[in-house]
Amino acid sequence: MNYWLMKSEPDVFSIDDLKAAPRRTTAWDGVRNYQARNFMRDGMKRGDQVFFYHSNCDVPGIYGIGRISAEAYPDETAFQRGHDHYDPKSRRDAPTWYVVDVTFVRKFARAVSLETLKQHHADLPEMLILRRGNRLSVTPISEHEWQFINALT
DNA sequence: GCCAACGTTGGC
DNA sequence: GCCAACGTTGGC
Repeated sequence: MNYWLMKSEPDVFSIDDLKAAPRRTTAWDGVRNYQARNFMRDGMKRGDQVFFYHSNCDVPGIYGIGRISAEAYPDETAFQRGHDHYDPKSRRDAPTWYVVDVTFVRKFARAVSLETLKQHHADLPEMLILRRGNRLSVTPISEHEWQFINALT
């Protein structure tokens, strides 16, 4: 099993929205970065666990956990003319962009804020989210990082 | 709202 | 292939 971190702006889609979604599951659409897509399409397997990160908000950080409930399939929003995420270069016979399904597992009693993660930088030296200027919305998480951060909650 | 960092685009 | 211009991300 692998571990991941996925960012979402809570004003757009929060962990509470995931919990409230039908079957507590959503298609993680709108990823339009090749590196992030490759992690989703080539790396994510059913059962992988995911830190749900809130970005662009008052207290950025990890708010809970989800799991991958369906492996990659084409992102329908890329085919929809007029959609915010429409991309004419993605075609049904040769999709450029993919989604995975993410299912709610639990919300942390207390979020692990970015500030807290930074305070533990020495214990999380490889963590991509702590790298200066890193904007990737999907990043791998090591077993050590997964255990360490869970122990903070 | 600001702005640094980054990815993409397109002219050459 | 280079690189300036541009758009986006996301912390602050």
